[in-house]
Amino acid sequence: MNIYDIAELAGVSIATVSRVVNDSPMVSEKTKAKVRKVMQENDYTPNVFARGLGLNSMKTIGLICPDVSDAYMAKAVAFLESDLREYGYDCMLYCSGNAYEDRQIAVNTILQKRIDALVLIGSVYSQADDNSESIDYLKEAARKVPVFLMNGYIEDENIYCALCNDFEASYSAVKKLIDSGRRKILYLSDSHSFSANQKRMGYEKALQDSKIELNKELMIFTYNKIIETRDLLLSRPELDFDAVFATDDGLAIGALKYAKIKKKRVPEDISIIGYNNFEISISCEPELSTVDSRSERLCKIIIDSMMLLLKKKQISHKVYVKGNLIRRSTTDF
Amino acid sequence: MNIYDIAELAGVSIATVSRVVNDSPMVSEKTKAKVRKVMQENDYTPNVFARGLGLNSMKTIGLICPDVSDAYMAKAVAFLESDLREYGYDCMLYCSGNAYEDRQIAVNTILQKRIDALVLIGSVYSQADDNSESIDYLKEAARKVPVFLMNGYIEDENIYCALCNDFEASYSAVKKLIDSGRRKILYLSDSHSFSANQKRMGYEKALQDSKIELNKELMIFTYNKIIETRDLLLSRPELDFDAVFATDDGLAIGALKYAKIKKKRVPEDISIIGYNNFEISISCEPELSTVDSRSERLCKIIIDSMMLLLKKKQISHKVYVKGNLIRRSTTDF
DNA sequence: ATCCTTATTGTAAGCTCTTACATAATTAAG
DNA sequence: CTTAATTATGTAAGAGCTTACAATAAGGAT
Repeated sequence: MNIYDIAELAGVSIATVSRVVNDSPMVSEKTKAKVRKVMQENDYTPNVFARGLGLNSMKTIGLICPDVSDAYMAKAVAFLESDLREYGYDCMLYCSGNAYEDRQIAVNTILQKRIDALVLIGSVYSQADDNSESIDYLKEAARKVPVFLMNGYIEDENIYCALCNDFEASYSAVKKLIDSGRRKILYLSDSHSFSANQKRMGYEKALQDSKIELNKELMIFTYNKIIETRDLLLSRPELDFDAVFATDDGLAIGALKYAKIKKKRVPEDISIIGYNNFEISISCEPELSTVDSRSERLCKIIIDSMMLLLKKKQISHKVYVKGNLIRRSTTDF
Repeated sequence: MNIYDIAELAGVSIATVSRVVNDSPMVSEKTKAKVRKVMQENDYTPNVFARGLGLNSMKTIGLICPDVSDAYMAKAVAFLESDLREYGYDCMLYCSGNAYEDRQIAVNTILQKRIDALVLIGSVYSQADDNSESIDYLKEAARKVPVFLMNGYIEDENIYCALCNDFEASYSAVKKLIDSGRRKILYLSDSHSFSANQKRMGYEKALQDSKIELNKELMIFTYNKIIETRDLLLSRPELDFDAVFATDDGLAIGALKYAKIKKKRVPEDISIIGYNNFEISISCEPELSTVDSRSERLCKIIIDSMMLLLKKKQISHKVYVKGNLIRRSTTDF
């Protein structure tokens, strides 16, 4: 059942059917109704491939993230997807992993599907692989299709970025720890993403402003979440700290587990702050103080911008959102 | 840059270029090399829409789940996606929500994209809406495209199901609680999915086999996870139970929170078993005993089956996997 | 060298839509 | 009741690929 069949059955030309499908105002209501009826009766749906060929678009958006099973990204994907669907777009998902090369492959692979726009969630553009070439593939991609970064930053006006001001949020979180008397603050991170770097810089600046010397020993990189972090800390008994600032709730809970095992009281002996404010942060005991990184807000901004951009409207290409510290029971201020 | 340009530049016909793209054995190695070189130099990639039109396939698989931000589904999606990619398939994601009607819309919407196969993750076919019509749309879908259910069951040999034997796993988990002396076992569920029903039946059978009368009061349905469950329990002080069997780790943790607040000891006063064995189950204190529902194994089975099926091989249409009880610290056996 | 295979390449017809342009129908104006 | 302007419809040319079938080239056997 194709457009010809419908045209025949409705006694009109294929052009008219096509116009009805696309709800063109160039068709009289009478014929519209007639054609629609025939389409319904034969439950005809236009072939997306042919449509794609003609329009050079299939109304799908590419979503790339390192790993959907990470709570932060899962939530972002869930939100983006359902919001996009309201606008009639489908989502193509690509979990790229963290490696720079894989991200590049992901972008190039997904571009071949002629998506209408691309969203990269987290972890893009790490300072670690900071040779300017490492992002050329993205700048290139941005010339073909609108590219949005969620919590990533690239200095290019064709790349649209929505970010949490992680630097400031981290700065003020760490400052709070310091003000409550902590001096030996462990920094825990599992990423070298742009966002993670901002957090690190916030941490460093807060120490610096309080004249606390930076102790590289206390800045720890850990893969994965709870268990790995707990074990890593257990394996480093020389570490001496009275607070933890983690770039993710999972890591913070790892530290909490460590504290339990070491019979340290939380928050009395060790004060802990996590990041993201997801479900897991209230699963533990005591419940975790954490920074709400406003991921839903970021998603919303991205979708709104995208829809405007796809209508050829002008939009601003760098938007910041403010992170909020949520005080719960792993801190004593 | 299209196939004509490449043909021209390489001095061959478009048919030959097409054959090279599809790696047909009907082309000499010499011309293959020549054409490939030209394709590379002009970094040509075939237009997927035109390709789709010709082949009636775009090498994409549809993934439908109620909610990717649920840990179980996120993990499944992550696993399916990366595995499918290895086989050269992309994934179209649709988060349908739990309502039956929305699921139907999801299936029909995604089918229009002419996907090569469809996977429905969890929550399909609930006993609650058990009129046989409610799954007709799926049987219909299965006639157009291979349909796979992960933890869903439909009696139709064109619908391929991979499931955890939740009935038996639940039965034996609850039996363990009973054998350890528990008599008033709270059943907590947040779903009416096929899988959830199996768990309920396992629970009921275990009680029955031990001559414990079923107390409907102790079978509680709760929306969402930790907080809602905790609050629900707090709001029902009349409830008297010495154990909890939950169909999801989040609910179990909600019960754990409740116990903490009520100053009940776990597992001494209340013994708790969760379900799924995801990260969150070790985030709490004491760590949660839970049933490992082997979701990765299920995903693997689905992908393997799908690849065989797409090659027109015969595959079995119902496959079961065994769930395992993981003993941790919320139980005393 | 001739004829028959077999391996390789090309031609052209599809696949199903969109849309610029041409034409026909309708309405408004004079 | 014309004629012009407007609105609605149709025609046909793409869009970029696949593939059946035709044609040619190459290689062997005699």
